[in-house]
Amino acid sequence: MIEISSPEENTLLLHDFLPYRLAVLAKVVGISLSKIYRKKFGITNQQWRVIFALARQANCSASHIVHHAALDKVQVSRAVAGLIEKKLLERSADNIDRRNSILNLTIEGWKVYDQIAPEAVAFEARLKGSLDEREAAELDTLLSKLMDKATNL
Amino acid sequence: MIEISSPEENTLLLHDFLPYRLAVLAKVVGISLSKIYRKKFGITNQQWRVIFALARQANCSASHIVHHAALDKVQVSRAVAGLIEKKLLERSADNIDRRNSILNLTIEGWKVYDQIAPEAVAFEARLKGSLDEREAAELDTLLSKLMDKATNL
DNA sequence: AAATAATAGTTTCATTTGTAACTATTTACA
DNA sequence: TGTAAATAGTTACAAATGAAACTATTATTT
Repeated sequence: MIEISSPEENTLLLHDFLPYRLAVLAKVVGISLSKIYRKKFGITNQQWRVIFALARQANCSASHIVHHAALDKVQVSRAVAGLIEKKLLERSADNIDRRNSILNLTIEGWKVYDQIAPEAVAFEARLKGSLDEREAAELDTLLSKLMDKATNL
Repeated sequence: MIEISSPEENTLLLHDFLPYRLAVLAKVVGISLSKIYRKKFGITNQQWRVIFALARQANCSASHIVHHAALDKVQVSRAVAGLIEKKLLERSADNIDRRNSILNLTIEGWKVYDQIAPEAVAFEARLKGSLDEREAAELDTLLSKLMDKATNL
């Protein structure tokens, strides 16, 4: 390859560009994490988030999950359908407002959650493994600040 | 909604889970950024990364871009095809190794880059707007550490 | 009460993406 | 030299995704 670089001071460095770094990091982390539940349970990333949300908050509606799992309603609808088919989740009717569905993990669903959750926690711990306590706290703060900015640009 | 929460101490909080936070942040930032080049130029995220990489390093092959833009060879192939069609990029033959292509931005391609790049830089500055100098440096360090770990799990 | 708007969720269809197989060319080595 | 392995890049097909239209139900307005 013939190298005819553009003048350095004028050009952006992709590697230093924050949106790029975030995208690459999130992707690498996401792929790595998904190996925990994809191969063993055939669960997608979105399905995992739905399980995650339902483990935290039982008896909730799909739209509750929309707001708490950063998925849109189509994604939730599809993830829920898939989980019902796998018998990890069940849907019952809300007789007070019949537009709502009431979602819950099944016994099987909880079993899956109980197997995945500790591995996910361990994964996160490994990921943070090279950070000391101060750095971990700082990361927390910085991500919050960025998230705040990003949603109010 | 009827709230029957699971015992708090046993359940993960999706909002605090690092892989989740990274995924959501990267997505929000990415969507926000893409508005700069998507609407005005009809350029995709991957095409933008290819332009970005080529602005930094002219006369390089597709596989060079693969390594420097965190895209796989199929993504690069498609992005390059799209950019050639838009006449923002041109491909010539490498007579030393005829498997390689030699890629370069066209005049038009440079014009597009010159319009987008300052906006991208300004976007990044806004995103980092709430961080002071120390925090920005810390963010840099932390992202590097995480990236390092994530690629060596 | 009837008409209209809003909400919850699903379905459809077009686009994007990922995986694997493929062509073309070059390198390694027996 | 000839055959196998490796590399660069493209194509084809299946799966995932996004946007918009759709159904069903509830809330609001007049």
